[in-house]
Amino acid sequence: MVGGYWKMNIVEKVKESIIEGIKQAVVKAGLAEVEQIPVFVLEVPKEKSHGDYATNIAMQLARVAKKAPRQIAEGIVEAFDAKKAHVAKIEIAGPGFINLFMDQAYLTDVIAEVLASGESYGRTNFGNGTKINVEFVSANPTGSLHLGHARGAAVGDALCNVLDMAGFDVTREYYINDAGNQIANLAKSIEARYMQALGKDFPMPEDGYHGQDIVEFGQELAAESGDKYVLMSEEERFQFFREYGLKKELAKLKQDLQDFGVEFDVWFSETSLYEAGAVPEIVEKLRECGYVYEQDGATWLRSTEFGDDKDRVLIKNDGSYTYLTPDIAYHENKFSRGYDRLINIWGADHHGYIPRMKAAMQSLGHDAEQLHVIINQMVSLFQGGEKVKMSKRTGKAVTIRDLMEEVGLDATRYFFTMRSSDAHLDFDMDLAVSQSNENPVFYVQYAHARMCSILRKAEDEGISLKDIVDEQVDLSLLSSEKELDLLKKIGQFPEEISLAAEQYAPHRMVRYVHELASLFHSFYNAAHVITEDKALTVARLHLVKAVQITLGNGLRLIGVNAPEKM
RNA sequence: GUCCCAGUAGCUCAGCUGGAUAGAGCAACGGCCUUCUAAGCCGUGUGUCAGGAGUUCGAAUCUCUUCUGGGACGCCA
Repeated sequence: MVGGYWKMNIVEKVKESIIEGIKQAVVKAGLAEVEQIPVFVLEVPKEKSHGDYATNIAMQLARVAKKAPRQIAEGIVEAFDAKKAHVAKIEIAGPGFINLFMDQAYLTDVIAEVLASGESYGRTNFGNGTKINVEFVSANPTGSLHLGHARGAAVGDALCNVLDMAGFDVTREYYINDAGNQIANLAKSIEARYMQALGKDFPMPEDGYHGQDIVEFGQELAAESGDKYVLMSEEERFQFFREYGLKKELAKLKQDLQDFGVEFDVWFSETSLYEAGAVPEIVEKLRECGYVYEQDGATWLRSTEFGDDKDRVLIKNDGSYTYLTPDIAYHENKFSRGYDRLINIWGADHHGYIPRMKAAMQSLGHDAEQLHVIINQMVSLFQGGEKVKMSKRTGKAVTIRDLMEEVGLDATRYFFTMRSSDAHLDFDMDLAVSQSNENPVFYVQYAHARMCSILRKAEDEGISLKDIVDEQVDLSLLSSEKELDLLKKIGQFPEEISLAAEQYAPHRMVRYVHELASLFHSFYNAAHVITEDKALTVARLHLVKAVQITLGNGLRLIGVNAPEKM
């Protein structure tokens, strides 16, 4: 239990009791001993006619029990205590599936849970307090965040929300690459733009940053301080531009991310590793572990020992470190801060980096599984039916801020989170801004707004949500198919969260939220909530309130607002 | 050449630790507003799950292989 506020959801409890009942039935029927029972599935079938739950235990047991699956199923069904597990009807179907049809009266209990839990409804103890560090975005502080970073930010933040809700102890972390060449290039780029702003003919460095932001920095400096920095020594000037650039870029990153709804717990500076001497230390540590050797004037990590394609250079023959070395030190630093698990979210162009980092972690004695890398595939932007071209050289690219301004926060976060990370993402800007039924964001938000509207109207008419234990509220009146479907769906919310956390798959929440909205819209059109029938009205208001809370919680997990009016 | 990701309905994608007749949204067509928001609902059609072979009682899912698209293969970061 985390903090004592988590308890098993009614739907989870019932599912547990079915699993327990099946196991007991297996033993009682003499098919196998408890410890012989193989792994089996108890799932909600795709097909409604296959019941509320179905299990494949009879097939799985065929080998152990040495009988035909259907024969096994018969034995289990006979020995199964249906009443104890809220099962109304039990059938054998197909090759030996056991289909369970529930006595659904228990489902209304979920309403009391949702109302009592409120914003924390859905919280589970799946993660059991495991300390987990999620590092994402980590874009170089040399320019604006663009599409790939935006996807990383949306997916990373949603994943953290899900993990937190599933009972993990989550830290959001951003790694600032403030020590390498790119920062020198940043300083030189600002210098050039500053000089240009003063009307001087000054060339941009070869690998300079051509973003509009850098141009503005130069203009600001020129306007504020005139030729003050021209007069400095070259070294002094470089140091100034370096610090100035870093400060400005970091401030901009933080602001953009904050406006995007993402707040990091830790901003970790690469430079701080050098200052602490952690980089030479990690080389020594790797050497002590026996995976370091010298060749061609360079120092190498024997990463092939752990499945990498080739060994990797740690210290170049000019004595400087490769990018990898401080990064290893950084990951070791994360472990030293007590995390049981590290998650990194990277763009597809970095996937080749995974084997060497995992190898490095294993060299240091960690399990490969303790580091998990999520690769976000590429994002393509479409506008007017055409793919929007980006140019790195001229710095012409759509930024996270452009998206927020043109598309809005909610649609942007929803669109970036709705696909699995494995899938290339086509971001259709016209669709995202369209206020029509083509746009899935509005569909879900509209459901929420509708519920709020009903609750407002009820309040206006003086109908209040009575305490759930009040005997005047007869929830058994909620018995139509659409009402039961809604109850089932909100009852599955905690399990959905655990699954999304287990699979590191926040896009599951987007699907869930859409499905729940769909069930609600359907219910809304089929039945009126506020009617002359007072008892039914009150019962349905409770249902609406529970669905509204659940949908709101789901939207919050993906960083999308749940509007009360639209 | 090696490695990674993808290839599922007209389009965009779920499903992938093997399970029943492969799903959703959009697009198309036909209905539904005196009613708590029609940004909604109801109904209709769609598939060689890229091709081939194998493992299995059972494969979109696992293995091998071919093809197509994208990405990565630095003593760059």
